[in-house]
Amino acid sequence: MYIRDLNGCEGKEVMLQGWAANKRDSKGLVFLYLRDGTGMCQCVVALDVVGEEKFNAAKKLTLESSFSITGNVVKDEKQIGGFEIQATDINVISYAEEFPIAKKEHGVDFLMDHRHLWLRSQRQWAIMKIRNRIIFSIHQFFQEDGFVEMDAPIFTGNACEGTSNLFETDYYGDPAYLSQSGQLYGEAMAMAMGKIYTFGPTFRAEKSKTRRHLSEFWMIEPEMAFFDIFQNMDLIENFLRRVVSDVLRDCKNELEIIGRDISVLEQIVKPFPRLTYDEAVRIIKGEQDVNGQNSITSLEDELKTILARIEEVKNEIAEREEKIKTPNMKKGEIGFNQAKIDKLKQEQNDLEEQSRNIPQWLNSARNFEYGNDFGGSDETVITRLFDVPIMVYNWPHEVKAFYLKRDPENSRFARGVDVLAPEGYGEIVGGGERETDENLLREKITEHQLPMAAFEWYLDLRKFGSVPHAGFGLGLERIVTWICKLPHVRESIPFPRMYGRLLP
RNA sequence: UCCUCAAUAGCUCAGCUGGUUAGAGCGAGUGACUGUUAAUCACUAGGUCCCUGGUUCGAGUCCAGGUUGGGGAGCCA
Repeated sequence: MYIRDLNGCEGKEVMLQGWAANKRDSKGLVFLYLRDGTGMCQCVVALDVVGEEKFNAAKKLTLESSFSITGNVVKDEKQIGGFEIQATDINVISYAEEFPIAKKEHGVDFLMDHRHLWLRSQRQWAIMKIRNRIIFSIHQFFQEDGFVEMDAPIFTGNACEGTSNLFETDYYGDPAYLSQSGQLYGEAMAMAMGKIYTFGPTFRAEKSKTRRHLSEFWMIEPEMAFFDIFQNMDLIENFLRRVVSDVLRDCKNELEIIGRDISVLEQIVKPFPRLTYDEAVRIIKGEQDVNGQNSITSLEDELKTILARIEEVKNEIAEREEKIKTPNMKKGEIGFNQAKIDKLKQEQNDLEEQSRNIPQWLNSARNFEYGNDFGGSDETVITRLFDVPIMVYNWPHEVKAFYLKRDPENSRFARGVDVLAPEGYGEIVGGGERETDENLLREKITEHQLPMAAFEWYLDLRKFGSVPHAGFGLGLERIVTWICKLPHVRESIPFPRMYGRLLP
């Protein structure tokens, strides 16, 4: 029996097993919060029902101890899940040692060191459930549309987009690299199957310490024969809409647990604006407004708001610190205020960090040089102005990957498209139409100083029935992070691998 | 690689311009309380103030170098 299935069992006796997520006791009564992976349920163990031996066993339960419990299901609207178990029997499976993660704020480093235990907390549980729903949605979307899932190799002999950022391993005495992208293999497979998608791990040795980067992440790369960039954009739009609507429909509870404002996600039914690179640059530089909003002035306003909020927070901290000092204050009230102060201090730190970053972003937006690729801050600056993802296409070909098709109407541009998630998130999808001209590809490979020999097989695809084709790649963790509005990608994957972290 | 912020109890943080014996809350332990949802009460046990060197009569506090971590740039999904 699982907590998820309690609905309809009112008045019946059931047996549940799980872990103690929380406990409170008083004389003759123990309240246990049971967590079983499907939900949470409060169980009440009463001395006069279960007898002294069982009662003492329940009373001794520590946080995260495992136990099974038998009892009657009682409806209680006040409880999470709406039910309560009134125990008739309890059996302890294993007493837990003192659980390191307490019911309070913790620092990031501490939580990451205890990731294997942190995953049990409600918020992490909700995120992982949403991640699972997104993964399922991705497969459903492509499978229902006739795509064939393909597994690209993880050991590769060639670098797809340059040799930096690769993890090198020893492959029977020769260097091999961990895959950075399955795309080139996807193109080969698309020529065999028509429409394919890869779903696998990707490795980038980027010494990045930002909220957007992982060294190991999961990437989905569809590739479609006979698609141009515009059909590609249509597909991306339908795809993202599908994923978001599935999550909205099936993960209401999880979204509520993490406090996601779903009204923003509900906007995703609207069409995604499609901007050319030229337009996007004008918006970033503040030369063109969006819905009456200007990138530069709105960011300046944001900075002012943040600075004002810092003052507010400081005042509240001072107020509460003063309050704690008043004589005869109840111990519990002191603790409550202390917890509030800790939280406010955390907020103050975050705000101060932002207030240091925003001037740099403003500077970089004002001085954006036409022809460059967008940086992380440029993406933030432009996507703050939108409430749906935007698609930026037709990039200067110099800044994009070698395999992107040159725009037939203007050879300065390549037919790449980046999808930038709203609310300041930035890039979640990168893709485009592929170059079909073998000679142009050879030129580009030389230009990028890539070893031609490693790409001969890829160039073969242009010799044997070459067709227009397009595709895109999306980072699973970035989608999860955006949909959940997480402050950092590290919470979007069970065991993040990033610069400086390999354990647990 | 660069910029920037930080490191004090198991955890989250105080510790002012250097000055006796290092502070709080949470958590833990013991006891009291029959309906709690991080707000009951009392008591108890917890410290190599990240490391190395320097300045000083005196360093948790100041300086230099290092280590580790946070955020950002570059690079990217």
